[in-house]
Amino acid sequence: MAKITLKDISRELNVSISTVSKALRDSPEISAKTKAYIQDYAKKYNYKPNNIALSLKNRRTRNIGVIVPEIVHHFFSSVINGVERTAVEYGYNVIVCLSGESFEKEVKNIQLLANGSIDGFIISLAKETQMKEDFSHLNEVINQGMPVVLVDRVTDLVECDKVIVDDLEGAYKAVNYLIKKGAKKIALITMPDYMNVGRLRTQGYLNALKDAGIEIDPNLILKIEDLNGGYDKIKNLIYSNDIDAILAATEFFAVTAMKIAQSKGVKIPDDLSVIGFTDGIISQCASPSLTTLNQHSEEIGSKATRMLINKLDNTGEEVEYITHIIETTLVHRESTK
Amino acid sequence: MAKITLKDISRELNVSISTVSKALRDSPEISAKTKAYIQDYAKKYNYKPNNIALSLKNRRTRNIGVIVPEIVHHFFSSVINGVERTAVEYGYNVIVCLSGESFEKEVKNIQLLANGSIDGFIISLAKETQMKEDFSHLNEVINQGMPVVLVDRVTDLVECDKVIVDDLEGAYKAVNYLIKKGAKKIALITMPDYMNVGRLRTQGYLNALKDAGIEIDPNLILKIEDLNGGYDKIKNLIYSNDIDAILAATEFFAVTAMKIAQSKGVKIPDDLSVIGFTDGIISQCASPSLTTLNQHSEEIGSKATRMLINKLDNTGEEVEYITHIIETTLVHRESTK
DNA sequence: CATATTTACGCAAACGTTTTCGTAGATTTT
DNA sequence: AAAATCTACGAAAACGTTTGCGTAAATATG
Repeated sequence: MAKITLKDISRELNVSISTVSKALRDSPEISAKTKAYIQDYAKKYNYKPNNIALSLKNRRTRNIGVIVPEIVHHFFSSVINGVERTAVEYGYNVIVCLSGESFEKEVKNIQLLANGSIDGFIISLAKETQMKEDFSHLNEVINQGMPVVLVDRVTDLVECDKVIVDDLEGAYKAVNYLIKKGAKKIALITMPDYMNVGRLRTQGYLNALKDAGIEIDPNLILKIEDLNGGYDKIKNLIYSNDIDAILAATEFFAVTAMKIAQSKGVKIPDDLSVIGFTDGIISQCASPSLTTLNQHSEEIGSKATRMLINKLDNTGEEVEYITHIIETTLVHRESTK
Repeated sequence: MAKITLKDISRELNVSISTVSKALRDSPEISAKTKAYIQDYAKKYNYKPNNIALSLKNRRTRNIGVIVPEIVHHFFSSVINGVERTAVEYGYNVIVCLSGESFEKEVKNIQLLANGSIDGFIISLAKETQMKEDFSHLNEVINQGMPVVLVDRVTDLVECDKVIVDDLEGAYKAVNYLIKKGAKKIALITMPDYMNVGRLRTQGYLNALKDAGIEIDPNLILKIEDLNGGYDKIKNLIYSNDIDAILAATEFFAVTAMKIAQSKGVKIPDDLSVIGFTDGIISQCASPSLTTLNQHSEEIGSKATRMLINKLDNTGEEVEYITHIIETTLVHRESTK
């Protein structure tokens, strides 16, 4: 009933373990008759080699460790989706760990998985880690020779492969679009600067305004810590200023802003245009549906996986780290003119 | 630079491997002096035992295999969230595989992981598997002694622990509420009967109508295959019938229905009340926000994990399978009176 | 028919652990 | 001082594989 091993077969068939192993791997060392004999038996009892034993022997697990801050979040679950699909394509499994935005959990997860459980990492940094700017746990595993690919939430202080979204260009593109459609007072709802994605989106916003000769109003820039909150701050922004467009760094911020504006009687997109980052289900379900910057999150995961597996398959070569930049796409819906 | 092993330490310190192992596990067999000596060295070079070797030795991996149809989906990502949080609590890792609703992928994933990679499964069945009613792959691993917990998408044809939502009662409760608020023509947008969740929700709907003495109109019952589609069918339902309430089996169906109704000029909740299953972000972001049946998905994952680990820790005991039922909670928002 | 070659298999090491058992040498007991 | 007991360590097996090498027996060669 339980799983059968080479040893079981060898005992039952009165041959040596190595003969069984070779027969099952179709080695020319074994006679055709014996092979058939052993293979039949193995098939009958559904023999499958034990992955753990193979991992130990080969010193590779064919497991990829993925560490993300959250999973109940369109962007990250899409990234994982991309990772998983690509991983299975190459015969890898995916071990998912969540940091919950906590530095400590991120460190613990990495150290746990690094002890032989996986061959390489795909990581999106916790907020806390980005704030602390302590990346020693990452540099440690990299020094031990374990390949790491950072995605989206990255840092310059770790040298490794990276896949990032062109946040600056995306924000620039979005703001520029709003300006072209006649917006003059454009607000930005984003994340704190210590997060690279927040910083870059802010920069793109500023650049676009500057290039258009629009003066920057600091009151129109909102930096929110809690990615699922900020209701009061957004309400305050909308009620205290006479804005005609908003660029939001997440779809949640965008929808929150829309609902607040609507309850104030503002018509979207006539009186107010809204664009949000992340092209998720929220954007499609919102009323009006939300114009977004698609970050191609699944492709991010897929690309990161291919980069990681490339490193895993080509060990010993001179290491050269690549940062792959994924362009955003502006998806037009009802929240903009 | 690379990971250090017991053998490395033993060579460097001129003691045997077993002495090193014992010293690091603080065995009384080793003298205090030698222990300190070895422990210092191990700490200095950051020795950590290799998980794979431990797994092979102990014949347990401390990995849990999770197989779900999709991950970019509030319900399933929440379940995984619950699994992960509880798993780490007990020192387990989570290996996530996606079936993509495909029978073949589900079988492949299970067989792959079952060869030693994990200690037990948490599975939500693929649509295709439920349609085919072929569960031999599940019964096979269970027969091999591997604990399995089925969640949400379950079947009576497999004997194992299960965690399910009280879909029947939930649907009954929701419809009953709609009736109490004056609804007479209540539509149901659900999934095909071969899915246990679809079947049960339909049954709850029917029971509630029957108990209230309302005649059942088959035209008001819509069974949709594609969980992310059904636009045309829903549109047809809304335009061809004069309904005053809808119970939808997913929040996506609910929001789609709301948008179609709104574009027709119907006022929600005045002219039409809507309740959806799954209390996700979509429900909060919709306008009006959606009244839902919270399925406590994270708790489902957490409970399933505890049941699984309980089985893992108490092997050898007489097996007794439990089906744990999680009650839904009606969350009142703007889409109902 | 003696020698050389091939065939077909088994032995043993290795991957990195843990743990049981054996045993020199030190210490205690009578 | 001889015997008994500890102390502190090492050897080896085990988990389940793969694989290089050694080698009888079978076959081919001269």
